[in-house]
This record gives sequence, structure tokens and C-alpha cells, in this order.
Amino acid sequence: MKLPKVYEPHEYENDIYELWEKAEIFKPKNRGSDNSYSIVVPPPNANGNLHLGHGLNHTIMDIAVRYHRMKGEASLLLPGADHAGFETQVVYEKKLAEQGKSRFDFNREELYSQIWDFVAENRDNYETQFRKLGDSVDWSRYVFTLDEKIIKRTYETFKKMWDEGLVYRGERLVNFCTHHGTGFADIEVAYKDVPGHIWSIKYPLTDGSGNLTVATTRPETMLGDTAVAVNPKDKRYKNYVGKTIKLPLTNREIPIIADGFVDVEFGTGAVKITPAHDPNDYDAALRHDLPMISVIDHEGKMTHQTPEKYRGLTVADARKAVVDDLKEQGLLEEVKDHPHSVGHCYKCGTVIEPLLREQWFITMKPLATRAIKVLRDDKIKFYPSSKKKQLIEYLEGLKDWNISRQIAWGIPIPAFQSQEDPEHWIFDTRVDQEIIVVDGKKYVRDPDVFDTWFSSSSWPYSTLDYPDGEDFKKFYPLSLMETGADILFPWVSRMIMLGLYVTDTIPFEAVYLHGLVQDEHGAKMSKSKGNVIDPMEKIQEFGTDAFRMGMIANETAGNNRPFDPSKLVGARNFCNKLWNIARFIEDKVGDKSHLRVSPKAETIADHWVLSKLQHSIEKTSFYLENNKFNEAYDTVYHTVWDDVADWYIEASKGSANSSILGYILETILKLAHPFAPFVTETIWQTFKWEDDSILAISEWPSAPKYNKAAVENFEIIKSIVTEIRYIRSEMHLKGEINLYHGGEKFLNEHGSLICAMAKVSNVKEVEAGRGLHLTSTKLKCWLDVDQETIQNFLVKLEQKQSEQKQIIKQLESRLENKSYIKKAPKKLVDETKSQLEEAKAFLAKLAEESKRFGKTNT
RNA sequence: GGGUGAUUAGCUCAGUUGGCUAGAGCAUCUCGUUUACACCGAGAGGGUCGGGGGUUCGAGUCCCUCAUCACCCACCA
Repeated sequence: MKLPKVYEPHEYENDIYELWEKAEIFKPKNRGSDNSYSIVVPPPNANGNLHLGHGLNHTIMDIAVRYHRMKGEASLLLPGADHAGFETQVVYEKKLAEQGKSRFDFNREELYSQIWDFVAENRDNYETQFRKLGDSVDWSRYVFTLDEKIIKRTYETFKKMWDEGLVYRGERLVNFCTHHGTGFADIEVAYKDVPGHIWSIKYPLTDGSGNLTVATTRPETMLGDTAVAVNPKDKRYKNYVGKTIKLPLTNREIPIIADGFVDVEFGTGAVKITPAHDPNDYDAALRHDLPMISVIDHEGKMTHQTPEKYRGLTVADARKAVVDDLKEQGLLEEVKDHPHSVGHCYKCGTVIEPLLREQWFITMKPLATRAIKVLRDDKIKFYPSSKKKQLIEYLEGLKDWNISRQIAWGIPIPAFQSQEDPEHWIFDTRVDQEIIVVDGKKYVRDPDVFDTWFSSSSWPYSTLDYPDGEDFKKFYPLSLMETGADILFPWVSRMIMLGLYVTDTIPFEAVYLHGLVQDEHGAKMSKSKGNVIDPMEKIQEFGTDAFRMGMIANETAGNNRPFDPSKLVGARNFCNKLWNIARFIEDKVGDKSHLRVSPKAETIADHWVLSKLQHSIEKTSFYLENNKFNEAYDTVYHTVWDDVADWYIEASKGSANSSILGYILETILKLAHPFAPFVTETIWQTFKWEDDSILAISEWPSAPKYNKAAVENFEIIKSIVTEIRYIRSEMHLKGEINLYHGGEKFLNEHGSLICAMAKVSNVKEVEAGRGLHLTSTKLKCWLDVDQETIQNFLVKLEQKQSEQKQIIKQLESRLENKSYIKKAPKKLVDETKSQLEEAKAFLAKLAEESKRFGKTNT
């Protein structure tokens, strides 16, 4: 025998992947179908290692692509990697810090090229991990998010928006991380509940007629107040509106205004307005044409616009100082605990400061409106469908998108500012130059880069060489976009919006969102908790196939799920099951090519197994067509294990039908291939049915033909065998045992099968039956057991009878219900009737047995 | 403050458009040295589908409500 007893994945996996790569079978090619199928891999961070989420992500994509490839469709799985701008720069800065340096020691070009080298060093690592997962990606189409074509596409999109007035530059409130020195989009801010305080401060009226008390959680920002607002309906303050306040600690006078946004119930009902440091106040300032005074700078320190004593203080120190000073002046009325939600940098946890900064913004309304329409029209299928609703709601409330980032590692924004007129900006892609001259005038490059999500929004079509590439024509829109549910808003939404905007078409036909993979106890995995599980370690431990199947077992779209190592064990055992089925078949029929002939069913078991395969092929295909990966895997698992291994192979031990065995092996290898590509291909290659034949591009199986009557007969054998096994096991019967029957032709014919499978010594025809009458079939047959056993078995018979009575009762009451007869489908009613008959017949048999031995007992 | 999802066997979860006696894996118990496989085989036990109400001939599945958990969104000074 060629195959060793246990499947050792690591002995084969690398060679098998190499075989696939050398044969270039991952390049899409039509083989008997004109259809195309395409998935573009959501590019993982080129610098990082793949995590379990990627493991799940890649497994799902690869199963889908392998299935469609076997169906003969030109199937593309396009690999890529993300420069992951901010993320990567943060990692690199940490590395610099270890060397006692920081980003401020280098200019933008230096930093960029250093990070480029840093990322390039890790590229091998990243590609190796794709291969380890068994990804059937076309490496010749590999794309990096900083590849020229991606940058070019990004610039063209930006230009189109520029020309069509969707891009604007403006001084707006920006979410700013003072530690990293960059702004963020709204969606990138992580809000956390923190225990804070609320201070009530007395603001004296200029006319000396009293005070107005305001409530604030950020007293230090009062230095930048330019008004106090009250609700116009608030009777308490009716007379205050229009008056002015002498702002404490400063020399400024500010007005009291009325604005409906003020909540009468909250605090004192009077709100200090700090337009430069609060989004609400910013909006109010626009409405009332108030000045905006920046009192906090981009390093988180108080600016020169504050009184001298505060200048240069950190926000925290300034808060303390301001509170102390107010207290001293008797203006601090009250301090209360006040837990509230504060935005933090999702990387370093620094409190995000809303700061006034000039940035590039994209007007989102027209883009969102179009996306909402295609979603409402069901143009894109969502798994799970509930995510579509959430996306629509998100798009409806979408605000303009800040795409400027103050980092080095990214795609430079192709915009230049006039040196003469700072208001004047021009679009130009000569970003390698700091200063350009156009029409004799000097322009200075914007030092910022694009938000990474801006360039990656074009991923579905820029990777396919939009607009003229062959790939674009053949593979766009993508068949499926598979990604984490957590990036539905930042990425999926933008791909849809920009896809529609640039290509006039939806970017993908379906979206499958997987949930978070948590640790074994259901907690979120994080480095700080130290509960991160490395997929490569699991692959090392169990093999790739087991890893893949373990990841999708029990997986459903959209739901978070704890990592379950027992699933990997089960999947590993399944690989070994496949392996040993192959060993058995190899032993029985050899491994020669002439054995691969069309299946010729002879025995009832042959017909039965073909029917099972047919059913399984149909079901697996159906599930895969509908992106139900877990169900598809479950189907294959049980076909292989239960039907093929436990029943058919056991049945065929007496007489092997090599054409059927060969066919079974071929079919189950194909069915299992998308899930377990390595073990199936390894077996396939060992058998070498044809020269150069590769399982990964073999034809997806089609349903075999079989004889229905034969199938039913095998089902009878199955129930007899199951009943005998049950009796033996329950009654602890050991040793020889005979099955007698009263001249049943069927049992004469198939007796040997029963002998082999139920471990019965003989199946004999007798004049008068002896022993326990089997009740699972209509055939007259007895298991030859002694009187004591029979007496003990009576208890079981009683139990079964009461169960049957219960069932009969249910069925009868259903049929007595006139509405049921009238309204339920006829087919169902008929079914109920025949069920009732069967149940009654079965009960009669049980009763007969019971009675027969009950008498002997007395 | 809004929204979404979850709640089914000891554990992790399936359960298509409502339809038969609700499934799987793991775990548990009882047997088994049957050469394809102990990463195995045979058998068994275990659930009033979170609570309550409703629609229906029929509800794990649809509707209402309550509870618990998780996540997301939001401008609460």
C-alpha cells in the first residue's frame, strides 16, 4: 500500500501548492462554461501577519472560487496587499522609538522611503501566509495599494471629483490626534465612556445686572468662547438674549444668543459656545456668524490666543489652572461627577481634539444618494441581509468626508497651493516636487496624503485595470465581496459609492460579511489581553485543510463567533477519514487508471450509494451557489463519513465493485476539494488516473443515475441491521447469533450483507420462528435470543409502544381537525394519513410481540 | 437617546419561502484488539427552541411585548 496510515499534511502541502502554481491553474480560464467568477481579496496590511479573521475570510473566498473553477467558469481570486497608511506608520514609529528616534527626525520623502523598505522586507512573509492558507490566487495579478496603477486611478477619481465640484478645501473642525499629529474621518474616532466632571461657571453680565451660569465638561475651552447660547423658548433667560457677557479670565465681551439647539433641561440651560473646539458650537457659530478662536493647537497645547499665563500649557494643565482661577474669583458655582462619551484615537487612546484645520473634504450627499438607491433596488445581495438595512441608515446620515491625513506613508494628495494667493489651489500630479511653476506662478505641494480608505475604495475596479483592461471587461462587477462586518461602513459603503460614481456600475453583485472571530471564551482578541491566536500556528498544528474546515464549521454570515479548537480536531479527523477511504479503495481496486470507468451499479448497496452521492452533489452545489459555506461543508462531511464510510464501505467489504469504488472516490474528492484542497489533491495525485490530471481543475461532479427500487431495498437492510445492532447493544448480547425468517426471498438474497454488517452468524430460513420478532420491517424474521433476554427486552417494547401511542394520538387529532383537512395542502394531509397507518401497523407489531412474550411470562 | 443582532441539548452552533417525531460537532454513558481509519466502529441518554401574548389548520420560524447579553450609531454642553 502506497499511502501511509495517517495523513500528515505537512509532508504534502508545499509540494501540492507548488504543483498548482507551476501548472498555472489559478489563472482564470473557461473550461466548458462561458461564465466568469471573480473575487478580489480585501488587501491585508502588507506589513502585518494574517490573523484568524483573515483565515476565515480567505477560506470563504477560496472555497467559492475553487467551486466555480471546477464548474468550468473563468474564476479569479486576485491577491493584494494594503500599505495601510496610518496603521503602518504607527508601527514604524514604534520601531523608530526603539532606536531613540521619531518621525520628526526625517522629512516626508525620507520617512516614506524608509517605510517602503520596511514593508518590502516583510513581503515574503505575507505571500507565504497566503500560500499556507491554500489560497488559489493568481499571483501574476498581485496588486499593492501603492502600485502605480492604483495611484493613477486614485488621482483620476480625485480629479473627476475636483472637476465636478465634489471636492472642496475648507477650514472645518477635524478630529485630531495630538499624539500622532493627524486628523481622522468621523468614522475612525473611537468613542468611550469616561468618568468626567461638569463644572458650572458664573459668567458676569457686562451691564452688571448679574450672572449667567453655564455648564461645561471642558472648562479650559472657555478661553475660546465667543458666545453663550440659550433656548429662545426658555423663559428664565428671555431678558438675557441680546445682552453681553464679560468673559472671565479674558478681556473679551461675548454676546448671549438664542438658538433652538440648546436643551432647556440640560445643565443650566445656558451653553458656552466654543466654535473652534466643539462640533455643535461650530455649527451654531456658522448660524450666528460668530468668530472662531482656536485656543488649543495641534500638539494639544494652549495657543497664543489665550492669556499669557495659559499659553503652552497642556489641555489637562490648562483645565486645572482655569478651574483654580475661576474658583479664586468666586465664579465656580459647582462641580459634579458626569460620566460622558469622549472620542479617542483608536490606536493610541489619546483624546481626540476637535480642531479647526484646513483639509480636503468630499461632498458625500450625491454619492450616498446613488448608493442608497441601488441598495433599495436590491442590486447587491447581502449576507446577512440585515446588514443592508444598516448600511442604508448609515448612508442616510453620512456627513462630508475628510480625506486629508498628516502622515508620510500614503498617496500624496495631488494639490498645490498658490504662493501668491493661499485661497487658490490647483490639481497637479507632479507630487514628487515640492514646488511647481504653472503659468509663471509658484505653487506649493499639499504635504498631506489621502486617507487610505479613499484609495482602497476603488479596489474592485482599479485592480482590474479600469477602464480599458481585459480583466475589467471580463470580471467586473465582482461576483462576491467577502470581508469583515466591522468594515461595512468605512470600506464596503465607499466601494459602492465610488464604484457607482466612477464606473457607473455596482462594484460587486454580493457582499458576504463575516463576524468577528473571538477567543475561545467569546472575548475579543487583542494583543493587550494576550489572547490572540495565530492562524499559522494552528495550521502548523492541524494542517491547512483542517484549519479551513474548522474555521467555517458552524460559521454563519454576520455573527461573531468564538474560536473553537474542537472544530479543528473534527476537521483534522475528517481529513484522515478521507485519507483512509482512499487507502481502502486503493487496497481493493489498486490505483491504476483503467479503474476509472463509468460506475456500473450491481448490488443494492451500489445503487444506494449512488443515490446518496446524487443527493449530496445537488445539496452541496445549492449551498455553495447561495454562499452557505457551513451547510455545504456539513453536507460533504456527512456524505463522506456516514454514507460512504460507515455504510457503503462496510457493505462493500464482502464484494467490492471497483467501478463504483473508483467513482465514489473521485466524486467525494471533488466534493471535498473546495474545503480541503490539499488532502484531496494529494490523494488525486497518488492515484494518477490520468497524466497531468489536476483535481483543482477537474470537472465538478454531476448527478449519477441509480435504480430507485434497489435503493429502497438497501434501506430495508439498513433498518434490519440497525435494529439488530440496537438489540445486541441494549441487551449486551455477545457471541454468535442467528437471524431466522419464514421464507423471505429478500433475506435469502441479502442475508450475507446482514451477516457482515450486523455481525450475525447466519441468516436461515426456518419452519417456525424462534426468538424476538424484528419490528422495523414488514419481513417476517426473528433474532434468535434466549427467553431471559426476551423478558428483559419487554421493557423496551413497552416503552416503544407508549411512544407510538403518543405519535398516533397526535396524528389522529390532526386528522380530526376539520380545518386542517380543509385548509392544509392535500399532499400534507395524505402524508399524515399514511403516517398514521404506518404508526398503527408498527404499534400492532410491537403489541403482538409484547403479548406473545407477556403470555409466556405468566 | 436611537438601531441591529443574539437567546434552540452540558458546550459551540445549524435550522431555506411557517409543515411531519427539532439537527450537527464536541462532551457524557455502554459496548467493541471486526486491518481503511482508535484522528476508529456500534449503540444510548440529553431540548416544553429566553418569558408572556397574538396570527394560523399548523409557529423554533411571522407579529406584539418583556427580560438578558453583545455590537453599532448619535452633536447630550
